[in-house]
Amino acid sequence: MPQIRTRYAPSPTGYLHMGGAWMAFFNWLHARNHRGVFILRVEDTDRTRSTQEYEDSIFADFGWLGITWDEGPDVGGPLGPYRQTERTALYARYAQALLDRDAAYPCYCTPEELESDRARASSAGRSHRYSGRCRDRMPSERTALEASGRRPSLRLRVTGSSEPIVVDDLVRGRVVFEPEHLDDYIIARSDGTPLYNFANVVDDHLMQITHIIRGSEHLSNTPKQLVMYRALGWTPPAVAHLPTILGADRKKLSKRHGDTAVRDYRSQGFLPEAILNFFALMAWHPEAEREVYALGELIQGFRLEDVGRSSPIFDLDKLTWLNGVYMRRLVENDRNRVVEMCARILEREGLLAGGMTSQQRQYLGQVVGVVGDRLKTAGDVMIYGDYFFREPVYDPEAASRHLQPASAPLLEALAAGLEGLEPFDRGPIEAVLRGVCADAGVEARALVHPARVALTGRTAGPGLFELMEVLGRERALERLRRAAVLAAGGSGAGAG
RNA sequence: GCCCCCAUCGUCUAGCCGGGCCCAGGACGUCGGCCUUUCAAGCCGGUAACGCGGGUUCGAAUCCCGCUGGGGGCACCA
Repeated sequence: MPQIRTRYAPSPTGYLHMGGAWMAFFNWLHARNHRGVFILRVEDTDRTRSTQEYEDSIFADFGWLGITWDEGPDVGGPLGPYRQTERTALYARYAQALLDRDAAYPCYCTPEELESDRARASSAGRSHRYSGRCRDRMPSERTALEASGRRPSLRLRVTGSSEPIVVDDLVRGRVVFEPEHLDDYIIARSDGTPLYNFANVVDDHLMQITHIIRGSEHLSNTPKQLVMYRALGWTPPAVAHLPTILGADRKKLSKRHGDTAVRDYRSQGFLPEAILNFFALMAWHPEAEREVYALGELIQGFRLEDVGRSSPIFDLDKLTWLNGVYMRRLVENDRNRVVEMCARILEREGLLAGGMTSQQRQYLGQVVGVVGDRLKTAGDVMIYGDYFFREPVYDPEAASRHLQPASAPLLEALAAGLEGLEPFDRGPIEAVLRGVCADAGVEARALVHPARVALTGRTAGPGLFELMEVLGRERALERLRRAAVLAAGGSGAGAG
């Protein structure tokens, strides 16, 4: 069996989004599973929408995800170039070959004429297919039209056959298309640049792609492309059309669905390994009763024919949960990585200057030590740990409930008890607090809750004693005393 | 309008090919409980689905047909 070669071919017309990354991932898995080659090809023939910035960002996002390619515009390879705008001579050669064997012909219709054809067909309730106006022009007509200044586009001769076109799809099975629903489609613009259905076929063949794995939105392109392979005398690769990932509104996932760009997930503090694991759960599911897989297991277990046919809806809740699973592991096994991720979030929020000192790094490490196991994403550090880096922002409800006059003396007493405490560690701190409560004849919770609000502004968070230890005596005392004043003043209203 | 695809809990899915082990399993979410200084985590428990109608069969989530619903495509975009 020849080496398996797959590809993902993005257009640099936007940031990499989750749907595209998912599709690329399955191509990548298939190649890796077979110890084959995964190729990244840039389809930038639409020069009005393609930019270098987007191309760079796509590479960067794949790099972050850990989806690596063996051949591509940046790493090169034996069958390049891998950027379509650098392959124009190739397309020209095969366009000429098609012309030479009369499998393609020049079309002099203008976009305006075609548009009005379509409009007419549509208003008459008919399906619009190309009229075939230029299909059988005499050479003399062509010369005349060119003389009048018209630059022709190129159409592939598709109509004429009555044979059904059969697509044997690896995930969908056999799909049959009747030729009367196809028409002669344009393969090159009048400026000579190739269109998707042409460039794609040429590239896939020349790059020796063995498996085309793409979204089901391309299924209807497949018969057209098969006609092209036949016209060129080429053997088409195997094809597999995967379902399309849908947004919550059940429409194809796209930029309209808010955060769909891979880089948005990155900046929110998601982990690439969690995202990849999550990807494997959409339209696939390696084992029936298991959710968490190491990447190597996914590679080893991937089988194209096990991929589902119906379109999954992107479930952010589940991704978030899975990310939390990975985050908790990381807190145990690779805390520095969590520290780095949180640092980036805090920098962005202006709570931490870039280029941490080793002291800051150590402090952040302690913070992660106490809040880490409740971070589902690194972004959650703003929910559970912002007060380590700024004065607490009192939640009005929390303040009015817990900073009442009755708690003022308790907070005062706690502060006093903590004043000369050595060492300022969670154990001794707890002892002091319990002592204060015992002296006052109240339950610990009567002071724990007010103290938490005083120190963090919130009712939820890490254990009070470890939190204080990390926060340090100075700030703890200061916050406790300020809150005591606030509490004594009444309802706690106006706190903040 | 035409062509094509799809159809199991709210969501991701297992089961379907090779009918019985499925009055349908797991996970997320959600609800309740335990634990607990709060929240999270963890543990225990609950909720919730084979779209509808016909067949075939002793027996259908699984096979066949129709319907309905959803999605995609029908560019000198990819």
